Order: sequence, then structure tokens, then C-alpha cells
Amino acid sequence: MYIKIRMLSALLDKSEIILNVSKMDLIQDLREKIEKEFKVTPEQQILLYKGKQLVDGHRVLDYNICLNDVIQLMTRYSNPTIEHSDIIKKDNELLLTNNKRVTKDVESKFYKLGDLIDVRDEENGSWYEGSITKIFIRGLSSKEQLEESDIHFRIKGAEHILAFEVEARFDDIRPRSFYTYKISELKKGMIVLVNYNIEGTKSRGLWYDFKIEEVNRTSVQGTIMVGRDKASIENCSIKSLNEIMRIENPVLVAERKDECKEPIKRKYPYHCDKCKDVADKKCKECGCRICAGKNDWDLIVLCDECNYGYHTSCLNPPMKSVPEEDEWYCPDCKTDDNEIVKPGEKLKLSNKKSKRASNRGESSRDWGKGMACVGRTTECTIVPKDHYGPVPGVEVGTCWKFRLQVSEAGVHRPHVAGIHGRETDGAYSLVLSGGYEDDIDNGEEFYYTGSGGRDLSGNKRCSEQSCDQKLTRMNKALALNCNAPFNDQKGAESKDWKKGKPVRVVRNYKGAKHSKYAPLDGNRYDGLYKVVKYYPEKGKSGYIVWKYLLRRDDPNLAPWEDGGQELDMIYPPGYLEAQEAGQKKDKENKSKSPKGGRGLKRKLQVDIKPLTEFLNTSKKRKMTEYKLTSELEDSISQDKSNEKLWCECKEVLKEGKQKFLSKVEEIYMCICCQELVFEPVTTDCKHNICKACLKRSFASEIYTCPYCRYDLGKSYKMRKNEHLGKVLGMLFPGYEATR
DNA sequence: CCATGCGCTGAC
DNA sequence: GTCAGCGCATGG
Repeated sequence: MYIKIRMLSALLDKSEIILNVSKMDLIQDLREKIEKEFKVTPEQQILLYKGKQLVDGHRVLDYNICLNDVIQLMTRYSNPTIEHSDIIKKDNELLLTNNKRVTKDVESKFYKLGDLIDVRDEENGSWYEGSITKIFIRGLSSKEQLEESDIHFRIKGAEHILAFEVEARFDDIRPRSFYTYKISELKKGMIVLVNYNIEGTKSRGLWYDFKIEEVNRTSVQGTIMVGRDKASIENCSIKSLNEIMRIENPVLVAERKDECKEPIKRKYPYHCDKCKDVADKKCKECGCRICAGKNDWDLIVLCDECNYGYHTSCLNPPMKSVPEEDEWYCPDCKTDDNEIVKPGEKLKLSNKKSKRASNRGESSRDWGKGMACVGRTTECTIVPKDHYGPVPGVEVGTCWKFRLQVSEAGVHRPHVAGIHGRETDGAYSLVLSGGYEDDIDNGEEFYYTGSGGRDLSGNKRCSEQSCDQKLTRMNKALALNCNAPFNDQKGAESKDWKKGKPVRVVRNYKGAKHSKYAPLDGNRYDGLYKVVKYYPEKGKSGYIVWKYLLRRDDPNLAPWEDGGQELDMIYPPGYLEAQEAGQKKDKENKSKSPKGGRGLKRKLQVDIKPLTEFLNTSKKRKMTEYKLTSELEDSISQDKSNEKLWCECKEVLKEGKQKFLSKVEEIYMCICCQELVFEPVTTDCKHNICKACLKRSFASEIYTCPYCRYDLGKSYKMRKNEHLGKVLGMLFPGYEATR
């Protein structure tokens, strides 16, 4: 199996490699492989997968890491004992550890306890209302003369705004503004405190220092000072002209005259955009997620993942009380505990996993490397599982390398089994793979053998015929497709075979054993067939097998017909690159010849001359360039923020539709959920993340891009990139429906 | 829950 | 070149 490792670093550009691993590999094995590629020692590696940190001692499979998934690699340079989760909790931790350190209360010349002040936000430079709860110095300073710059102030947020507690230094606090200017008092050159939304929108923003450049009766223009370094945004127009306030400078306690005694409550952006903070309005965003009520606030429990609130009594089953310390996850966010391995926690195996042969110590086999045992990475949701007929978007002649992909495409869902159907309904699809010696394939018509009658003990998937087959299960399902009364003794033949239910037919290269119509490699969708008749017969093995005659009934030409098509082979995303990476290594190790082409070799041993000659001469393989419709072109050009990425995608247009789509899928994969971005937000750093995923990552009060850790700022406003969403919806049928 | 199975690979 | 035997998806 192959996965991707993506290195994140502030110093380097992102880089990504493909790594061939086994699901059975331990995390420490993984680290060693990574060390060879990135030259980062195992101790320095922080490996993140879907937001979880990988811990030594567990295996790749314990984290449910799937084929082609991305693992993020971060490097710790300084202190190898700091865990990643600590970095995330940095701010809280800092406060805690600082509290533990020695401090000494002192007096300030300018401030005293309880003073109403404004405090500057470190990140965006805006001013919040607060009051002083502690004045102190760190350590046991023996300095006689205390400088104001040595003093720390602990600040508590004013009650009408979101509760916060921070530490600030002298330069980051000032007496609370209390005087609101009349417009007539405003003059060019004055520096004042204003409310401004730095996105330039009319909606309410935060409070910033502002230099007036131009003022008249109806408008005030000037420069907003943001950020710690007082970076400026010029030509800002102030919307709330009646809320421009005077900035107060510190005055010696002894000389105070003017001070803020009855503070006005400044307005901030709504905590909740949805209900505009109206107290008695029901709101599922900021109230209870279930009943939308805001009552009994102390009985609302917050989910540690999505941060939404739930009344303990609204939950099913209700909770007795709000959990005191334990983490709590809401029904939407809760994952099966057995599936999660948290840093430092011991591995808990789910029932399913512990029952597997490799876990019972019955096998030393390394099953985890190859494609035989990888799980699906996507599931077809365009049509239901019990859908008869073609899958929209899948043309006759489509080829996939592996059965897994045929399953993902929804054309034939079982991984191994040949018939997909239901005993009570009928068969939806089957695969011709030469597994049964009695099959006869004439292309337009073929004889198929039912399943069963084999001894599969010993965890096998196939073996010799060893007893009679019965017309039950999938055999019965396929028989039901025949337009004739069901008969499990003698079989039946339809009078009007075209009236039977259609079966999607896939031919596998292994069918070449007995058939000229099998593809050279992989699996090919050949269109719809119908069951003409079915009957029991004594097979070559001597046991009874059920046989079916199927005849083609599809409006599209078959791949072998003149004018028919066999499309280019589709490989799993990342597969070819992984093969290449693997082969390079083989060469370096001077080892055996590279693999691949197994099927081809086998095929060439069989006498297939007439068909191959035919294929090579009269039929041209379809390698047509994919042309975007003008509607798509338009929509793509509107997505200006992703111009570069779209250019990258368009480069593969000439390699056909499939290549283009998988490129788009790769480029617009959300780093958090590892799926095609849904309701995408394009960040300032030009990364695309699902709105819900970004929201979730913000819930832990980290306001950085999950992709590159670019600082987006606390007041970052998520905006859906509607253009991108629209294009993806047009490219991928069922895109909206899957969420 | 259990039984079934026209894949796929490394090991021999 | 052959073959034992693994997880996974599916239906019953």
C-alpha cells in the first residue's frame, strides 16, 4: 500500500513524497522510512493524520490510514519532549505554567487594581475592554527602582464581551476610553478609537486606533492601525460616526482627575451572526443544537470537537449532569472509541479487528502491503446498490486496473465475488474472470457458471469444485433476471429474453484463459447483458453447476466491434507514482526485475492472434483530449483565487477526462477530511478547506490554516468560495448529494 | 451476527 | 511459475 507524506515547514516550500508501506507497519517503521526521505530523525518527527498524532507502538492500520491518504510531517527543532498537542495548547499552558512560577505583587505608578482599562489584542491590534485584577513582577527581582516596563498586569475582560483573561505589559494597556466625540470635534491628524471591520464591509468590526486624514459632516476617512507593529490600512472609511472615541493616556495615580467611572459598553461583532445575539431568539448556532433554546445555560454541554452546545436534557439518552473534566463529544462528532488512538493512550481493538486472523497470532503473513486487502477509498453514491442498468458517467469500454476500483465506480461492488445481486430481487452485475472452467465466451453471448460448490475452508476465496451447486443466494439472484418463471430444479428459458432485467458485465484479463474477448489487462466494462436461459449441468469437475446464457443488449457498441472503444486504463490515484517510486528503490538495491505486466505475459501465452491483430489495426484507442464546456470554462475563470491551481489542472486536459478529474480531485482535496472540498473556503494563503472542517479547527481556538499553518487571525471570516463549489458540482455528479 | 467470494500478493 | 491465504464488502 502507498501513502503520501507531506512535509510542512515555515522555512521550506511544501514537499510531498509517496511511500510504500504495509498496513502492518508500526509507526516507528514509518518514521524510519520517512527519515530516509526527509532526513528528519524519528525523534524530531511529528506525524499527523486527520488531526491525530501518530504514536509509536501502534500500527498503520490502527489509525485507519487508507490507500493514498496524506500524513503531515512537522519537525520539532527545539525541545523533543514537547508533544504536538502541547503546542496546540500552548496559550493555555503558558498561562498555567506562568501562574505556577514565582511572582511578586507590586504597585504601579499609573494603575491600581480594579482600574478600567483597554487592552490591546496581541494579534490584530484591536482594543478590548477589561479591568486589572493583578499587578506583579516575575521572579524575585532585587531591583530597587521598578520600571513600569517590568510590570505585568493581569486583565479580565469586561462582562459584556466574551470572557477572557490575559496578561499584558504597560504598553499594551491604557485607561478605558469613555468620551465619545461629536463630529464637529473631529479634526484631521487626530488619533482616535473607532469601530471598523477590516474586511471593509458595513458590518460591525473590532475597535482600532485610527488616524483621521479627512473629515466632513458625513464622512470620516483615515488610516486604521492593525497588528502588533501598528501596520496601517489606508483610506478606510468609518461607518459608525457616532461611536468615535477619545484615546486616554496613562496618568499618574496621584494626579488623576478625569477617569472612567461609569463605563459605556462598546459594541462588538455579534458572537452569533445567525441570531445577532438576540437573547430570546431561538438559535441552533449559539444555543442548544437540538432545541435551539438558550435557557439553562449552565446545563448546556459543549462538544470538544465542534464546539456546539447541547442541553443535557435534550440529548438521547439525557445526561444527568454536565461532565466536569472529561472530554465530551456530541453525537455528530463522536467516533467509535475503539477506532481512535489518542496520543499516549493504549490501543483498544474493536471486536472486528481483534477477530482477524493476523490479530489472533495465527498468521505471520504481511497482508498489508498490496492492493488485495486495501479498503475502498470512495463509494459510489450516484446510484443505489441495487441499481439495474448502466452507472451514469461510466462509458462502455471503461477500464480499471483493479477490482477495487470497479467496486468504487459502482459498476460491480463486491471485491471478490463474481455476481452481485439479491436473492429476493435479481443480479445487478457480474465479472467474467475465467475462474470457472466451464465458461464459454463468444463476446455477444456467453455462458456463465454460478458460484458455490467449493470448499473454502482455511480462509480461502476460491478452490476446486468439490460438491454440487445450489440455485440459492447469488445464483438465485441471477436466475431471477431471466424473463421466465423461476425454477430451481430444471432451470428456465425466456421466450422474450430482452424483457429480462439487465446485468452489467465486466470482463477481467484473466478471462483470456478461455476467451478472446477479455481485455489485455485489468477490468473492462462491456455493457448490459440479459439472461436468456439457465439450467443445471454436470461440469467438467463431475459436480452439478448452474449455467447461464447471457446475451448482449446494449445500445453502445461493444469494445471489440468496429467503431467500439476501449478507454485508457484507469489506475487508483497515486498508484503509478507509487510504482515508479518503488521501482527506483528496487534499482538502487540492485534487486530483481520490476513487477507489473503480469496479466500481459499470461495473455500472450494464449493464442489470441485474431483479436489482437484486429485491435491493433482497425481500432484506434481513444486518447481524446477532454474539452471543457464553455459553461465550465466560465465558472472556472470566475474562481480567481484559484487561478494557478486551475492552470495546473488544465495541463492534463489533453490526457483525457479521467486524468483531468483525478487531478482536480487531488488538487482540491481537503487536508482535514481528505475528501474533495465541500462548501470550500479559500484561505488568504490560497488553500482550499471545507467550511465545516475549518470551523472545526477554529473551535480549538487555533486560527491558522490547517494546511500550512499560515496565521489567519482570530477575526478571520470564513467565506464560501461559491465559484469553486459550483465548478466541482458540475464536474462530479452527486457532489452535493454525498454530504 | 455469520457466511460467502472469478483478488491480489509475497513467499516458496 | 504456482499457490496459500489475508481483509473487505456484501447479503442473509
